[in-house]
Amino acid sequence: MRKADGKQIPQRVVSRLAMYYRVLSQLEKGGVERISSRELGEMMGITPSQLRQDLSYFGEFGQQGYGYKVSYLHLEISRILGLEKQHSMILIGVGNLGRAIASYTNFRNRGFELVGAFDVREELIGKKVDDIDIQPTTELRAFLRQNKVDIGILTVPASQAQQVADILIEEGIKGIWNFAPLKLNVPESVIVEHVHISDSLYSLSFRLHEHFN
Amino acid sequence: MRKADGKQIPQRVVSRLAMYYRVLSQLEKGGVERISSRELGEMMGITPSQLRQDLSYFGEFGQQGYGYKVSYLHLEISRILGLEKQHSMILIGVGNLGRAIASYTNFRNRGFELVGAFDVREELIGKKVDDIDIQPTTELRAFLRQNKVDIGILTVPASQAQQVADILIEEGIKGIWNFAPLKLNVPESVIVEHVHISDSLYSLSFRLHEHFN
DNA sequence: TAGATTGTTAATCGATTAACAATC
DNA sequence: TAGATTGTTAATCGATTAACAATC
Repeated sequence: MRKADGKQIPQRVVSRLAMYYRVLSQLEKGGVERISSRELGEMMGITPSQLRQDLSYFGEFGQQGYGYKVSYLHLEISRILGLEKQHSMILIGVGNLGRAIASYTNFRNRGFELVGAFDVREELIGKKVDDIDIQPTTELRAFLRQNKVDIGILTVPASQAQQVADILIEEGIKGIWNFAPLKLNVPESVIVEHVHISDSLYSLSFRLHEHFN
Repeated sequence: MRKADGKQIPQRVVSRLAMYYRVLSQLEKGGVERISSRELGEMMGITPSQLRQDLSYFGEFGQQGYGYKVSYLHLEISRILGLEKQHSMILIGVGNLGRAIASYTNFRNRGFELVGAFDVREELIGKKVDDIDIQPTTELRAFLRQNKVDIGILTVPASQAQQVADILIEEGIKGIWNFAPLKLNVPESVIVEHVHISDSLYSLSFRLHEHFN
């Protein structure tokens, strides 16, 4: 019996789902056909219980005595994550980080398409990133009004991030993928995913000292 | 009475500590002198209880009826995180992402110094990243033997990451800051911090659909 | 069939929040 | 002093793990 769908899915579960997806991609590429929760859990350092518990939020994907069919589970998780849908994205801030993200081809393969790129720096205007023309940020609002954009990738300096986010929000963006190291102020209807690059280095620093001093 | 120090600090607490550090930096720059756990918590969307609970792992930093002195708490947290120490880092993989990280000047300001950079691509050898000469990856092992390196920044493709990590480990690296989307196999003595860029986009995708469908 | 392994319920563990005495 | 706010203990909440009947 599947769970009634009113349930709120914990963020921890969603993060692990993304990890399962990644590992299953590798297994499938490697030609593995079936796998048990025990084996799969072992590869990722989690318990079989947790894996089965996580999946049970969404349905039944395995078979007693057999385990999971890799390709089927992979497909189902991609559906759960919404990766079979098409997403349009724009990039605001075409520095090294912006370029790195825009040119990560796996995203395009998974239905995330870059449709616009913006920067305030004069010298970048008219150049391209990942085949997309870089426009001045002053054009951002007009662009959003004329094009359907699902996700804004924020790779501007922290000092400009909120200001840009406000434009995105006013023009009805659905999600913001934020790389600036600050908490954005957004209404509840906008989904923000924050990549904590610098926080992560601080964590590493802490654990180095915890360990060696 | 401070806690006896045998305690293992939960990873969640360390992550929040990094966030407190970041917010306190901003407050200090903004000239704020004192702040209560209620106010600080509100800025970050956590409860005052949690903030005080987190700090109590490390000591007493406030004063009843007053709150916390911003500059003092900021300094103490930087000490806890080990940010007043000097760290030497090398970069392996000088693509856009590697460049972005190497040139993020705040790291240098906080005691993280880039001392070497490596790439397999012929055309990059001899060029520079953030004032450091790019060397062929074949020189990596020799470099590690001749220089004290604390942290290796892994920004190579996933397919090469484990192979490079193995060299770092064999030559006694202390920590690895891993940007490749795969779980590295490392001995317990090596600290790995993983930045889950693609997982984060998948999370965003999930939450967009949870919300809008 | 017998063995393996699922999905799910119950038990345990850990993390967050509430409450409050201590005290600036 | 009186009011505010800490540090910490206790209560609550949520997440992880264990156990096991169902079943392939």
